[in-house]
Amino acid sequence: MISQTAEYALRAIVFLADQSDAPQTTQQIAEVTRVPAGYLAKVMQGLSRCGLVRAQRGLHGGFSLAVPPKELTVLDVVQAVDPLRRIEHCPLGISSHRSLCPLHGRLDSAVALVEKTLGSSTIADLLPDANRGRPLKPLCSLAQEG
Amino acid sequence: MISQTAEYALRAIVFLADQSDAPQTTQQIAEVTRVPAGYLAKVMQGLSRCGLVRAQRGLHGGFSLAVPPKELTVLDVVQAVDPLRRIEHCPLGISSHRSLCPLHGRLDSAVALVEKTLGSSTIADLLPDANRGRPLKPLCSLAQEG
DNA sequence: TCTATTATGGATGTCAAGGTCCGCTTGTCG
DNA sequence: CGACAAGCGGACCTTGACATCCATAATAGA
Repeated sequence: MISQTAEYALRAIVFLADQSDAPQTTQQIAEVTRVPAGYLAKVMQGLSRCGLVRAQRGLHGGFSLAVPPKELTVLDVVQAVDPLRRIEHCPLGISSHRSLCPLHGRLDSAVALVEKTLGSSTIADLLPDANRGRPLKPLCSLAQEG
Repeated sequence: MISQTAEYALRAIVFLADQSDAPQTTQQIAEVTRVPAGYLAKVMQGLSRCGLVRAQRGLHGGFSLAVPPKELTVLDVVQAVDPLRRIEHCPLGISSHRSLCPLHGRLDSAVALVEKTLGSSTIADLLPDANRGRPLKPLCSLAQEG
């Protein structure tokens, strides 16, 4: 449904959002989110280039969110690392000027629905503060202590 | 979003549904749907094993639908060749007895929505008869003649 | 029965995603 | 300045999806 890379990116972003701007190193993020550190480094590079995250080199460096969690949607993160593609013209026809055939119309509407769903969830919505009264940590991994 | 293989399977199924039970060879299906013939053969095998399609060997053989188009949904086809996976437990936690964390709850609800959308479109819905008044053929490929 | 036709199944090839490694650059701090 | 701590970027490996090819089994028709 969404790629492994997008999953990793989301875990990292949610973790960063929970750390109130204190830079977190790739190692730290990797441990908490259970993402292979070497690969996470690549993913974070991508998020950095897209401007979702700030990178700070050197001692006490690391990554921090570059966008307020309330203004960052799950869709933003997914699109940054592994874009969902709407079906704009039928994969067969050269007839791109026409509307989609019934099949691809349905398929595209499913994609549209996913866009809408993910686009209406901000990262802030996923944080503990937004879920008071529930004993959940923002990431499943953090729940294993209980 | 959905795999190439699922896309191929859907094209083939829609084409077969439009042919009212006359068996179509892999070659015929491949030409109309613009799917690599060799690969389509594999895909059709899968559909056959899942019982969505009947295979007939020998002269005048080929494939035909094994399920009435009105009783076959787009989701059925997708699940047969390349199953959509709901997120049942968080990919991190060993805490599978708990409810999903907020992030994976949202992601799963997106998958659920796709299931619902594709599950409510039957193959019959995609056929020309169901779309009278519109000049569309069931597959985009067939539209290139105009 | 023989032959042409068609699906079947296995071996193999190709390519991009996922993942690892390591040397380089940028930065902090003493 | 030197030493260390981080991210950066390129080379490389692995795996699975997509795709090809061919020998074989099943079937219809002469």
